[in-house]
Amino acid sequence: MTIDQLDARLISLLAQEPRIGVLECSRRLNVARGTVQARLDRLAARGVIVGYGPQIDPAALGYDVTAFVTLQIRQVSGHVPVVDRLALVPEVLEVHTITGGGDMLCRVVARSNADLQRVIDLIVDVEGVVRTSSVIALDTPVPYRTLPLVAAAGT
Amino acid sequence: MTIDQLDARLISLLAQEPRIGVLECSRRLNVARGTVQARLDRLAARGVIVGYGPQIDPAALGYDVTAFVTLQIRQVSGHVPVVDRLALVPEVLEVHTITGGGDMLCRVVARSNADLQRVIDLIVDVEGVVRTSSVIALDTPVPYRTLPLVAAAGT
DNA sequence: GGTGAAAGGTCATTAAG
DNA sequence: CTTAATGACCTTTCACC
Repeated sequence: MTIDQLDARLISLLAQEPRIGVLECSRRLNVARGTVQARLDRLAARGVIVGYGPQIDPAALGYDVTAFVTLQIRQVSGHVPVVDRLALVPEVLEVHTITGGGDMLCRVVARSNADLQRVIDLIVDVEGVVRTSSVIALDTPVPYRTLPLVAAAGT
Repeated sequence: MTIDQLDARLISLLAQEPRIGVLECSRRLNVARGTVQARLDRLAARGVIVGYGPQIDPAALGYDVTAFVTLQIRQVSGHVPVVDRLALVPEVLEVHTITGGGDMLCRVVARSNADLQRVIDLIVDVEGVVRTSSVIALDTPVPYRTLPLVAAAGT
């Protein structure tokens, strides 16, 4: 149920230089090309590697403002219809159901603070949303990363 | 400072089928191969496309628990040394400085609820961290996504 | 291991802003 | 006039059988 060092090194290598192919990986890691292929297939089959899609920076698209919005929802209605409506808003990048005082936590982006108000209004207008509470991310000193985790898991 | 429809379609295409190459993209979009390459280079140069690295699912590595930890830090010490220490913890996937009652928001993962306690203890032990407040993500009905945003930006 | 197929680069031409 | 797109050619490299 875990990965070994070779898997971890393979993932790290691909993360640092995604453009290289299987053959180049095998050379860098001093293993046979078939081994690399088999490892990648196995990692993909186990769901460890979800995909290789292009990673987009919302800030480069003009969405400079990131905020975390905690929602309280009307319990009777259930959370599914709320999620469906939230998913229709492009600026909502992810939604979690959470423990604690709130019921859901959304990561949202916007083009400015004024634009954030518009996005939050969209969220508040969702049927079943009772209240929202937002915090704005001023800076992101540690951007999302998984490599250290991969390295730790491969130990 | 934005992208056009061709950029958006190109990104969407690559996101849906990352394994296809530049030539295949040009065929699907009915444009010349050089155009696709130029667009991709431009998107990468502008920072819109950060990379093509493998996307890792922490849950598949055994890290089933995700939590958001809000930190209050001792203001006199500044946040930089705190960030440096937090970055050393593999389970800390991202760190933001935020507005509101807290000072920082961290996304962390752990192997179990008991393991989460261990990770939180690591965070509390960081010099300058005064208090933490955690919420656990029970479910993630909308996983992190940027495609709708790209589509909206390309309009 | 061999082979067909792309990637990546450059170029001249053409179109459009 | 500047920027972008196109189709062509070439060489290296890889993926697949």
